[in-house]
Amino acid sequence: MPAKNPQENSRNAKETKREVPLNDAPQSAPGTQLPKAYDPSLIERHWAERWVAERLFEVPTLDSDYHVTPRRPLGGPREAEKGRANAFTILLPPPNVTGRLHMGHMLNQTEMDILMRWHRMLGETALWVPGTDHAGIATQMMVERQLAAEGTDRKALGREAFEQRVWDWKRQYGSAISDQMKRLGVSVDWSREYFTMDERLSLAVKEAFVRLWEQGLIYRGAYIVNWDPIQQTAVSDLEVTHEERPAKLYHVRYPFADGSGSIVIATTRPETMLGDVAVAVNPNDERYKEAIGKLVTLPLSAAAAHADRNIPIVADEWANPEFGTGAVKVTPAHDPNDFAIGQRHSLPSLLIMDETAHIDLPGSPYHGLDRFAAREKIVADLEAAGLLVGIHDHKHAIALSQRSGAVIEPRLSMQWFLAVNKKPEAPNQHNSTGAPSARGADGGDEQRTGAPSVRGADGGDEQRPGAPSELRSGGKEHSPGAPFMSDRQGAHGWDERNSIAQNAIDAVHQGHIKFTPEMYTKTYMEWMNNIHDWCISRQLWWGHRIPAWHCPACHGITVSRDTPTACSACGDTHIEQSTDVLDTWFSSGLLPFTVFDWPNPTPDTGAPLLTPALAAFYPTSLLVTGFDILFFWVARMIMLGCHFMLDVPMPDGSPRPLAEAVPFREVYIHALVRDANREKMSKTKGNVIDPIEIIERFGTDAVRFTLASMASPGTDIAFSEARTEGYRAFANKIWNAARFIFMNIDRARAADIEVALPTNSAPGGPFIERSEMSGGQKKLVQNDPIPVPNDPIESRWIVARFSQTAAAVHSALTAYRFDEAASLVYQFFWGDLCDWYLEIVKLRLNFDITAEAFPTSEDSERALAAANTALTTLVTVFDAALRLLSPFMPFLTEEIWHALYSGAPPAKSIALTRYPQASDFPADNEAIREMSLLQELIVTIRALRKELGVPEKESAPIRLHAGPELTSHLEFHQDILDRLARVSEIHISDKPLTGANARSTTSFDVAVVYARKIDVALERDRLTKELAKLDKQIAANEARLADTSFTAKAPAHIVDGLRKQTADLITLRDKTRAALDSLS
RNA sequence: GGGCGGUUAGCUCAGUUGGUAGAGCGCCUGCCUUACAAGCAGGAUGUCGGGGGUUCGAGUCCCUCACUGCCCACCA
Repeated sequence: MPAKNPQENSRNAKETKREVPLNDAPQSAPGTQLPKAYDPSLIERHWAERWVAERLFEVPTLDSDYHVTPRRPLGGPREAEKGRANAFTILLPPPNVTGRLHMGHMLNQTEMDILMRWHRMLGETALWVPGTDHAGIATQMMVERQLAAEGTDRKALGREAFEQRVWDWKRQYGSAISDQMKRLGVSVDWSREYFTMDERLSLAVKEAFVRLWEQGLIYRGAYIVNWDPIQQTAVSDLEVTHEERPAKLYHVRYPFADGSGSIVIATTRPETMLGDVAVAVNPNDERYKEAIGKLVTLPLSAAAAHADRNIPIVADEWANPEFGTGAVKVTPAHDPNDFAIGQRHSLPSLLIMDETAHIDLPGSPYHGLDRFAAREKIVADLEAAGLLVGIHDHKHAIALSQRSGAVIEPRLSMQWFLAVNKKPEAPNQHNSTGAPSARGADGGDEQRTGAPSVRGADGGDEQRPGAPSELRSGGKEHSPGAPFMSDRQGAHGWDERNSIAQNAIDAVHQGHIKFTPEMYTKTYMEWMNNIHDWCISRQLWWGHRIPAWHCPACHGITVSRDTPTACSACGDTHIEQSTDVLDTWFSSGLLPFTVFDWPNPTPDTGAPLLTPALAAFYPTSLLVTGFDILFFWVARMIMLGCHFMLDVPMPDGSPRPLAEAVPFREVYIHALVRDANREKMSKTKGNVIDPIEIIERFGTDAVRFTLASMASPGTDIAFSEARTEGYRAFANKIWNAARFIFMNIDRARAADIEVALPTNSAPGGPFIERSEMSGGQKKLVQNDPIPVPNDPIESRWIVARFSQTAAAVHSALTAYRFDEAASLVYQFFWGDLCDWYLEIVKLRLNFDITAEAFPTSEDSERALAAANTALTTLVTVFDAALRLLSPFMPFLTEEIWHALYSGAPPAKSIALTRYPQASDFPADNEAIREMSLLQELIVTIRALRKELGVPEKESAPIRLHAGPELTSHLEFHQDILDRLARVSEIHISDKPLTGANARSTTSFDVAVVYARKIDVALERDRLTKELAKLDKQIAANEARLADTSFTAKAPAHIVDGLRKQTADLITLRDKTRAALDSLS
């Protein structure tokens, strides 16, 4: 619990009484609504709940989405058709249902939310689909831990009870992460929230599996896989991490069976030697030429098998003469390379370990030993037998299970694979009622097309068609509104179809998917070009069960959408469903289309695959994610999305081109969030930052802003609390600016002035017209820019600065530069609006008309009119600035925006207003130039006064020597100078000013008239230093200007710029020297 | 073994076609200036990791070295 200071406590006490005025009833005095200090805890929860309750961000699928008129620009090629006009769609990467929100989620979701809110405010149909993932291994582990605490385990429970237990767990805790997301204010469509094990999604997963099977892309076979002995399941290559560890290399003597000598092999894993079936040497290795073909007696094999086992010496290129002894033992069942050698030499495979990596050789002295204990015993026994030649230190990259940390045991086992490099075959005839289809019964081996996991088991080099076939010859036309094609044979002929990997390559290569940062394109391509078949089966209990049934009688496999009653091969009724479940990433890889109702839930009615939701929202616009799941998820979505969606016709009935089959058009990949010391956050290190805890201390808005401002592409984020503190201060700043404005609105109303709040009918009005809150098409209202012809300089300037800022924010967001966008808004709000504009506008906000200050009624009326105009500009700009900020700080801006409209806002939420555009406001460069001169003058005077020791409250006259640009407007700026720099009088001087109380810039000399108290020594130091700097720079500039190659080759504007700069520097140098001289 | 990043102020980081370096925090000084002390005003701070090259000109492009992080990989 962070300690609260007393001030906060008293504030809280006050706040709790505050009624939150919603848009129910107009309030008359907005100024009274905002408490004195910004306290996010008082506003955020309220709005978070309200946004959900109001269903603000729901985007229903409309019937009309089905019938989209194709758009064909005259004369041009057919454009990619987008179902719902202006749709901007994002699929939220589903967090694990077991998960708790971490900083990575928060960064990810903040970025997406900024983009969603931005696009929504641009008038697009912004749909963001949330959901959670069942996360097979992670969830199963979690519940197993729970069981362990209760002194039981899943096996004792049994499969069904265990599954039930997980569901209970899910029902109880599964909403935790969604609740946390709501706390972040994510503007997702909660009505579309899914869970990957939902019935509908489960059906889709099954459908996808069956289709792939029918297309010959799924096969079952015995291969070496990465076996996790703790989880007791196969895991994919991606789920394995490697870690360099010191290890031993054992040299073991294998005697020739004929007693003629021996050969010494080198191994890191002596415990597997009981599974050896050969020794391999390189055919070109002179040392062993003679030995090839001989038999060796496998040491210790008598103990294991009650008789000596003799194994051959084979020649294989894989054996490296440089390594170890040049001879390697071959254990096909426990090593991927050895498996490959075994395949090449038709050697048998001997499985000597069970699922828990204990030696499984009944009767042998090693039976039941853990593999590491077995290693020790075997080494000892070898030594005793005099066969251990030596032990050498050896660095070794050891394979670990990412999830459980177990040392991976490569293990021969029967698994299911997805053939990614094979072209799909035309599915066997099959009827839509889902009759079982069957596959051959021979152990599944015959279908190998590309080696899974391991290469080398032939077939891995399946040729990949080079260029994608043209999608369709031009002749075929589909009239709009024609009946949708039947999906079953696919929109494209099967002979035209590419392999899954090839589609995934083409989609990116042809530019249908764009990566940001771009470098990930290369990473992706590299991986996809070297991809192996994907092991999709897991020996878990929690997940989508594989829809395949084994027949004990004939060993046939029946794959079916519906539970079959008999083996499709032999008709035997005693069939059993596979106990395996699918890799979690298989189901999440389907999400971009399954969340949009693929396949149509009623296939037996012949309903088309194209669902209204797919027509409206597929492909999604963007995927925002971390690079850690680039291969796990991003690549799989591309693979599966392209593959399946090619079969789904376009809304106009035409075949879907690859460009429209992609799951998303763009991928934005962000960095990892690390702790302040750049360490990766991990539970074991205990440096995990809990976003909710940070949020409670600083507010969601401040944390969001921190993440956004640090999210520059390509680099990791070292999360810094100091930054967050700063952005909470920023929020407070805005809060107080609002209070200032409300105070003035109150004062204006007290003076009987009607305050003009921005409305739709007003110029520059900020709102999107919506027919209804949900589902209605939004329409942007293009407003005329606000006319500000004769307004005072600060009005013209702030409006112009806003215009610049809006333009810059737009381009920053377009390029996913959240950091730039955030700092632009920050700079505008704090630097421009608060520091300068608000201070100046105070001069105009004169609502308390006293007879003293305004003797005539004309005077007071003019003052009131000026005040009113100023207030209008102030409110208009502030309102626009709130909207500009709202995607970044949705809570704060929502609260203030509602207060601004006194509880009667023109929309239910600021999130439904229009995002400010640069074109809403005039770009007034003149005002910007004029104002910067004025600012420069003010800053110079302030500095000078400070050095002269003029008390802050005391006014002093100045003398000024300046060009016409500054002096011509000076009379209008006197009050500003007075207010911001305490200038009582301005004396214009014809002559340059020097001396201790004068300062010079290239544009002017200014002197503060004040009894000199300056520290002469200090000033001399300062001037001397400055003089040296100027001299140096002038010398450098002059040298360059004297260089004819520079003046000849550099562009004119650079040379001219340098000339002017040098001239300015010389002026300044002369002034500085004069000032220095005058000191002595 | 391959590949990709990073190295800029005390700290955390920006720096988009090469034109001579910025922000926030921190630090120093002075201010309770009626929106805000979570504030205001003023101030100090860099051989842009080292070296070489291209160029009139390099934080920015090329080479090289050093340090550092990450990804991929079947070497017993």
